[in-house]
Amino acid sequence: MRHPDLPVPDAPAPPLLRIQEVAEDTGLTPRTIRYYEEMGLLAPAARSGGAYRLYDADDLERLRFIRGLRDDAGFSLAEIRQLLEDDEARARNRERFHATRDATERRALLMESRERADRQSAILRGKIARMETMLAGVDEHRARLAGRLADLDVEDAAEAEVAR
Amino acid sequence: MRHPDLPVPDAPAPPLLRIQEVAEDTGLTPRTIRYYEEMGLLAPAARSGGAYRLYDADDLERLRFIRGLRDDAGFSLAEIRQLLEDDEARARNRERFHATRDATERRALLMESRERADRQSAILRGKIARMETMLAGVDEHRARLAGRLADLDVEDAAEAEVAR
DNA sequence: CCTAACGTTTACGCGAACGGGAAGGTTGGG
DNA sequence: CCCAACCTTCCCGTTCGCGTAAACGTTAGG
Repeated sequence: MRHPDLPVPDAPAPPLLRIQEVAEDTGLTPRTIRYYEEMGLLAPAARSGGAYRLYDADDLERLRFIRGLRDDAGFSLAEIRQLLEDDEARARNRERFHATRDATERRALLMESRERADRQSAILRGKIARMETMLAGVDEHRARLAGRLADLDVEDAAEAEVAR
Repeated sequence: MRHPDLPVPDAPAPPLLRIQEVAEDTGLTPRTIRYYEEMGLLAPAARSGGAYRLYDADDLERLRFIRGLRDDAGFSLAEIRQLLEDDEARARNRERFHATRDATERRALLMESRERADRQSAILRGKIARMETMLAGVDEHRARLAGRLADLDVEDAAEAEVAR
């Protein structure tokens, strides 16, 4: 049986990074990170005495995910927010999860989270499928070119035959 | 042996469409189509007496391809132009292709075209690969959720055991 | 020939996604 | 305590990808 969440006596406080560090680690700019916060995509884990933004490892992961959705998948920030609002709901649910001992409610919350993850997965799969359709078109085009190249060889051979 | 490019006496002139028709067929707007022309993405097949833009079937295919690159792959118009400039070079080469009877040059032009198609294919494959990496991350997350759900069942069983 | 429907160019406008600078507060080493 | 480096908010500027309206030309039917 497990011993969940027993904090180790001197758990090394997870290092909190300032915005410039985060920018370099994620390949974004400080301006962009603040803009994403303004757009409701992420909130920094903490503030230093009400001033500097401080980010933890989860924030970095989240920012890298956002960047992937933006650069690789080509989603708009609005679409990304839709996808991430689900995650925020999950975070809120997590608090409720730890606040209750009712197993039935716990299971319900977890299953809700899994359904959200399912939806995210389905959206990505759909986009990948459409891209593969496009790729198939391009590859078909390649095949036609290869075919014409083959025809050309045949014609050459035939003409060589006639000339003989 | 084949009889290439002997024009049938009364080949039914391929119907040329005006911009509104094209817009409806492709799911774009006339404004967008003109904008794409302005950006150098495509030129209409013809003009009616120096006025109306007239499009042929190839233009429609090209526009649908552009739309796919934009919506499905999330490419910017600048990136799309890069991909299509290759196609335009292909079109120019095609004229040269029909202008020469030299088999060696013909083969060289065809192979050049195939290389361009190869590059397009590679770019799409690369983007798909990155998206699949993201998808794997999401699915792994789903798996963790499923695992916690299983743990929860185990804990429930254990507590039930203790209470007995 | 007239006209309604459709097209043309030109130009200004707009939301998204930041860039960049001004003016001032925070942090940390010497 | 001081100062350089970093951060804050506020705000204006820019590029992309079109939307929209004005003013004018083209086409096709009656």
